[in-house]
Amino acid sequence: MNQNLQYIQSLINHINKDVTLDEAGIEKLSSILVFKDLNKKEFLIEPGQTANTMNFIAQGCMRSYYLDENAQEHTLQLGIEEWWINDLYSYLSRKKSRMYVQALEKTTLVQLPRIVLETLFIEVPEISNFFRLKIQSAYVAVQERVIDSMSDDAYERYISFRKTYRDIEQRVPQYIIASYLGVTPEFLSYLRKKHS
Amino acid sequence: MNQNLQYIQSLINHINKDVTLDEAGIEKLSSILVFKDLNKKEFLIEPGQTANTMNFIAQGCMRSYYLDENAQEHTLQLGIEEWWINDLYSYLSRKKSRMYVQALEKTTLVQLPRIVLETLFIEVPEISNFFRLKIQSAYVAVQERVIDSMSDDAYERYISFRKTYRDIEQRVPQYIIASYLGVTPEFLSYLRKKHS
DNA sequence: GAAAAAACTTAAGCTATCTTAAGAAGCGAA
DNA sequence: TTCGCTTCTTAAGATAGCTTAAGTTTTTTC
Repeated sequence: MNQNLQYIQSLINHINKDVTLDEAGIEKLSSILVFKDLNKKEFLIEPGQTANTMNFIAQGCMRSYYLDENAQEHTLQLGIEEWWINDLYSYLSRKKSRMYVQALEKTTLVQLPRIVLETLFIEVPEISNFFRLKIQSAYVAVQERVIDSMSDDAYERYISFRKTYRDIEQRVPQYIIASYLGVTPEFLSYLRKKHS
Repeated sequence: MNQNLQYIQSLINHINKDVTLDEAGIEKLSSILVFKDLNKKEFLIEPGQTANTMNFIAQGCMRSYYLDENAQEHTLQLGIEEWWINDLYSYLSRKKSRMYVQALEKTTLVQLPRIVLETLFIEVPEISNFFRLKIQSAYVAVQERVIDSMSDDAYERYISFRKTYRDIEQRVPQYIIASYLGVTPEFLSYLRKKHS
């Protein structure tokens, strides 16, 4: 039983939720995929590197975060199976990343290298459409976060985090959730107790 | 002297900073432009409407904002001459906007309606590239804002606002700047005094 | 399965920011 | 030029969220 074939199938199903790939498209897509395994705590990207793949999580759990001037961690993105993870800024602008992209569990990624992906966009426009939609929803998600950070207090943000990341909450340490919400771990602990 | 010709020229110069338009491209672009005048405080978009143009500010000053559950205003974007203003979420997703997009001064916009713009993308790929770059930098700007809101206190955000919006700061009331920074007008006033 | 490391909780004291309220200043329209 | 409306300031009291520090629980490693 080839595990990788299952991962490819999972990627194709995922893409087919938004666009319709024909057999030829599936064939071409499959031919460019790269598999990458990461151990727990291993980094996919570190500051100074440039993101040059799109990364689909086939198995495992990842996050992206950065360190501020006081060496505080701030988590920007979390993902598990069938989510995408990247420093989209670095990937799109081709500039060096300021982020860490890290595995929180033993993880397998299905990667699409930018150079071949861009050729594929011409041959299989559905795939181009798919990624346009993805980038659009990345924009929407990050704008949503700006809005929430201005309208909601920490507890409200925690509740809406639990809605958005229902399946992820159980799999990541609480101090990472705190660093996503923009509060200290102590304060998140306090909030959970207060409202329980 | 045709004022509108000047505005078209300004748009073309602006686009030419990022891509190279040939004569035919300029011609085609010019043919789809629509001019729109707004009085001070007039709305371009209100909640429930759908954004279906890209809007280049030829003259004047605009902002986008939304109201939270407590009817507090939160400013998301500000712009003056040669900036773009929109609810990009609504424009891209074609869903109803939750935003107000409003003129802060008497303003003239040069508008590019989505339907003809998308046809133009096929005929003049440079224009498609230009807007891809714009959407990319919109993403980067919003992500920057998430990062700043987590790393910086209100005074640091105010300082970096003044850098980013140097020419805009003088033209908009302070309570709008406060609503952009995510603080009360009283607190911004206090910060300005304290550090002066 | 014990020891070490990582994550979580609790609590006290502190700081940033908000709320409310009132007055001052600036600006636009008649 | 004045009146009315909008914006800005000041200040006192309240609250959300932070810091530090210590102790507890859970997870990882050998």
